[in-house]
Amino acid sequence: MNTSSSTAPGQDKGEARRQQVLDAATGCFRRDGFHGTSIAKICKAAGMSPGHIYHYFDNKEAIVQAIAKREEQNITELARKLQEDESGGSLATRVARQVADSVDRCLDPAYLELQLELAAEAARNPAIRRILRQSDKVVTGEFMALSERVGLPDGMDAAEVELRMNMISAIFNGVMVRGSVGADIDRRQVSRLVEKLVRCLLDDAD
Amino acid sequence: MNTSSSTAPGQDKGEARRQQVLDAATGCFRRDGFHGTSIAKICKAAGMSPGHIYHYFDNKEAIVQAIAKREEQNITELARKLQEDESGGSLATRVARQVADSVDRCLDPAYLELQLELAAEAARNPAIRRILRQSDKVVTGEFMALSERVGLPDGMDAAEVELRMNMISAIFNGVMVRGSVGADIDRRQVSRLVEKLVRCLLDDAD
Amino acid sequence: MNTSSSTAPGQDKGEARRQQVLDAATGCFRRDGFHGTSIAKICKAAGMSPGHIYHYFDNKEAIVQAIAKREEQNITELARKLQEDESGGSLATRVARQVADSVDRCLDPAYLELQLELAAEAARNPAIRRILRQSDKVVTGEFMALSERVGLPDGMDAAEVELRMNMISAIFNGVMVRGSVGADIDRRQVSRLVEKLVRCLLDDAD
Amino acid sequence: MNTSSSTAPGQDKGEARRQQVLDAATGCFRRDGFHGTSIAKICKAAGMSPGHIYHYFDNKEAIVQAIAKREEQNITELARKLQEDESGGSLATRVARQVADSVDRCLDPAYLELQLELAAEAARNPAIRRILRQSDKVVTGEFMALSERVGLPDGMDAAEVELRMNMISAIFNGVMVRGSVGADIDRRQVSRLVEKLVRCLLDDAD
DNA sequence: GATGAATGAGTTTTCATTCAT
DNA sequence: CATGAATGAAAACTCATTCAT
Repeated sequence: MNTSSSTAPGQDKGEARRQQVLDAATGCFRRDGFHGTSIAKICKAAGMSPGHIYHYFDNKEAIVQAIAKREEQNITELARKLQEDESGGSLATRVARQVADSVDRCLDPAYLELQLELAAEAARNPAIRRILRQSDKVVTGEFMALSERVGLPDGMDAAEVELRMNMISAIFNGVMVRGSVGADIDRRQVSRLVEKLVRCLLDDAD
Repeated sequence: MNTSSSTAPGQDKGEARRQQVLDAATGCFRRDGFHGTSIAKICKAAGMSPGHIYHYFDNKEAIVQAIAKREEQNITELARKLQEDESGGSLATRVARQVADSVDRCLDPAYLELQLELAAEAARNPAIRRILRQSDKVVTGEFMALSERVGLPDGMDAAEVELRMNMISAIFNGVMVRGSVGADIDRRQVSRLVEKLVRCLLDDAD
Repeated sequence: MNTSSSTAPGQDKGEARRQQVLDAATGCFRRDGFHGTSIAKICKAAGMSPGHIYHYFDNKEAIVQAIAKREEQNITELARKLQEDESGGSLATRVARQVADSVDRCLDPAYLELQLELAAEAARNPAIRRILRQSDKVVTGEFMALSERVGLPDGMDAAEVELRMNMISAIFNGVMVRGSVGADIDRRQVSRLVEKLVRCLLDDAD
Repeated sequence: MNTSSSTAPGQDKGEARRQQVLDAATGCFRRDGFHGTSIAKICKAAGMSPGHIYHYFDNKEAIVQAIAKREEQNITELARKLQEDESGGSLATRVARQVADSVDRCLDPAYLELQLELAAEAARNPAIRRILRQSDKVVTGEFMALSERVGLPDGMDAAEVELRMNMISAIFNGVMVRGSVGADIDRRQVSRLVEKLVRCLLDDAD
């Protein structure tokens, strides 16, 4: 993973430490939320002293922001998977192929708890909102690049495709919320309906 | 001093005080989240001493729960509006008729901020989760009652309709999340697409 | 006890209320100590509102003092029992006859908990100390009156008898402390030894 | 780094801090009792911030318990003094030799105030009761060891000696209580009588 | 006499953050 | 780089007491 250990030995170790903190904090935030997680808990989870953590992060907020940024990469990775999918087909077909996996992810507590925490935080914390919006833009960009590569659906212009892509994002977000509130959710049934909606949005121009 | 005391002299005043606390707390929670809101803030907002607030609520959690319960009434009201709609039409038509209003509501910061806070809390607070699920059940019940009254869509049984209703709920939830993160959202366009999805789910059995 | 109920109707009711508070408070103090007992608890136990309790007592301290005073009567009653004992015998014999009962009382949690609480409070609260000393004086007075009536033990003057009486009190107090700390205490064995000590103190002048 | 750290570098300082808190708290408890002493008072007395005190003790109760445990060492020291007394003599003689010192100690306000507070607390706080009982067991053990070494008094078995030892403890406890309540106590006279009682208990088998 | 709503200072405890080592 | 002792403001909650009714 780290080929340049000889060139920048200290920086790499520092980065590793940062990630160590972020990993620990992510786990804590998941379990207890941002406000339910004290620096002390993160210290224990990361096996690091508070003083040392403050060497890498200005304050708790900075840790939250770093985690929000890291999630971005997570999401763009998904977009890239879509790009790299070589099985071919129309835009609708390609997106539909990812639905089951994405639904699974949206219903995974470990994912959903952090995402909801972030969304709620974004609703009132401008810094977090800005970060999440940036992620959003990146993802939308990837999607639009894909749609241009495989061809816009019949009868839609780029703006319309973007709107519909956003609606698809919304649907996944909605599945996530239901995952937190809903009791017994049948993943297969949800995937089936989401797939249907994706086709409806991307195959049917009117 | 009090002409309407005939019904319930002291109890009414007590209930009014409770609502006063709940109103104040709702505002605070919206702005700062549950965990960012101290009892002291609520006191100031409600113009009431901490001791007095604790006279009406056992603890902070009880305030959160009371607010979650109050939201239920908010939501079931919507379901009832659907039931009372006398303009007729199929299930899809009736639901579609409410879409614009519902989208508006989902994008209203005052609504969305609290709902996201509740959803995030539900992800790790079982008591809140239980309350939200209860609301959910009530709403689903209303919807199913309506669908039986106006007739199930062709080719679907009650279970399938329930699944699709839940998906519609998810879509609204998703719109809400986008509302918190997304920058510039065109309500009209969103409504148009949601309406399309509603018709797709309730008119098209396959 | 109260023959003039017709002359002072309100005062009697007031006195009854006072006793009602004192009874309730005694129970609470026993269970939770003075400082672990809130006025609210006493209110609930007495079935009376805080405002009303403050009508009868200036403050919490006044309740504690009233209870301390009431205990005095409890103790002097014992002294009187000793006075009224018509079975005859020397001072030692008469006192020894009460030992078993007194030991039982000292080991009764309901008695001991309150007494220890009072003793601890007396150690730092001068008002309580004064009250307890007053009780002490009364009891000592009764004892001395008795000893003069039945005759001082051979070879002792009044001062010496008083010293020894105080030592007997100390022994009972000590049994009480052991009752609070000690695990398994055999009342019969304790009574036997206390009786022996009483005889040693009152029969043996050297 | 630290030349005097040869034995235990940071641990010693930590232990010193703990003792500093315990010393400060002991003073406060003596003056105001456990429940009349706030953490804030202890902070001021110890010259330490609340956060720091909680670094060493989980909560206020833990401080009380630590003090109760520390008293044990105080008491067992006395028992050991008895063991180490090389002046010889029977059990009664040896114990009698310590009476004056012990009475002095029991009448020392600094000692008595804390002991009574502990006894009162033990009456309703099981954790404290357990600690005090443990101290008791240790002391009894020392006494019994001594009595076996110097020989059981004529006509008594070990069980009887133990009972009488407990009674002697009770007498000292009783002196302590009188010390808190009683006004003018003549230490010399008290010692004389206690000595007489000790001889009565340990020299006279019947 | 009697209630209980109302207060606000006080309680224990937590926590983000700093700093000497 | 790394520690963890130390801080002090703020959190949730309690409670003796008052007062309008």
